[in-house]
Amino acid sequence: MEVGMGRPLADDLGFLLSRASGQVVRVTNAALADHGLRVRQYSVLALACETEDGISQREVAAVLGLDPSQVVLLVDELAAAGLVERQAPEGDRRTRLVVATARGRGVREAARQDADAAVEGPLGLIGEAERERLRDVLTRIWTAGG
Amino acid sequence: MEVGMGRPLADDLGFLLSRASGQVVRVTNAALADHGLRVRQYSVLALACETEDGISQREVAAVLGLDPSQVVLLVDELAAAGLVERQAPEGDRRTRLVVATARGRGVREAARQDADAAVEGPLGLIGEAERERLRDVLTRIWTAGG
DNA sequence: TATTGTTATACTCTATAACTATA
DNA sequence: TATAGTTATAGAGTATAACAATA
Repeated sequence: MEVGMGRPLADDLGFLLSRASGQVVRVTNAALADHGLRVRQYSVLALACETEDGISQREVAAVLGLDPSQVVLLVDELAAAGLVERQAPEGDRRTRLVVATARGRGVREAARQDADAAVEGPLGLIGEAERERLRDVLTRIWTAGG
Repeated sequence: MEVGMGRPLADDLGFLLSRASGQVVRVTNAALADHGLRVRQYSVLALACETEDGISQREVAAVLGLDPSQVVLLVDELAAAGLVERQAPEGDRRTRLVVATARGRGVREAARQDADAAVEGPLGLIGEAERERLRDVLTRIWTAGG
């Protein structure tokens, strides 16, 4: 009975996922450098820009899949650059809302354009229908959790 | 003229890719810890196991998307654990072939089983046909390059 | 007691440059 | 001159634990 090699690494979804992710993050970081951002900071800024009144650091951590202690440092940097502000909400004084400044919103849009353009390197050959399926699958993977 | 928010971060393929990747890498690392491995070491070992005569460090770097200098350290660790050996090929004395030991091949198979089981947490809801499509898309993203 | 944010620390991963030995 | 491997270093990302303020 022949003993095969088993499924090769090139068919391992975990491997393919992390390799493609590394690729995309790499080109995105290069594009964001012109705006003084990296993907993690950019993601926090993007979330802050999606609401008028701000988003709590805890929510940011949950959406991005980061530890809350990491979010503190990311918000510190964005705040130092004048792209977001920490504000206190009405009811709960434990919470700090991350609110995008006008300048932050401008930077987010400019950065988005450059990031989108850069990512067309790796994603250029993928059609829109396929991208939509990819979004769906990746969202379900995230939702399923660990 | 209404100024919208633009496409939200949750629809950004780069973001979704890195978040799902982080998720899968996290659970895989946890599973590999029982075997004294992490994903990067495991990937190098897996490649070495796919050939009888070994694979050059340069090839490993190219396939995994790592810098050759990182591969040196990964191979150092695997060799110290007795899972691979560096061997000199016939013709070119610059090249070092990474060859899996018998023990390395055993560990690779045991680790594969635990890693595959662990990754069913995030991937459990994805059917086989969809996984195949996902493999195809992720491979094309990699091939397209930066 | 539980939750939000914060500080601190250690470890892993990534990026770069410079060097050697062979070709 | 070019290629494979190696060494070294700095910076970014990840994982934990402990703590203060508030609920």
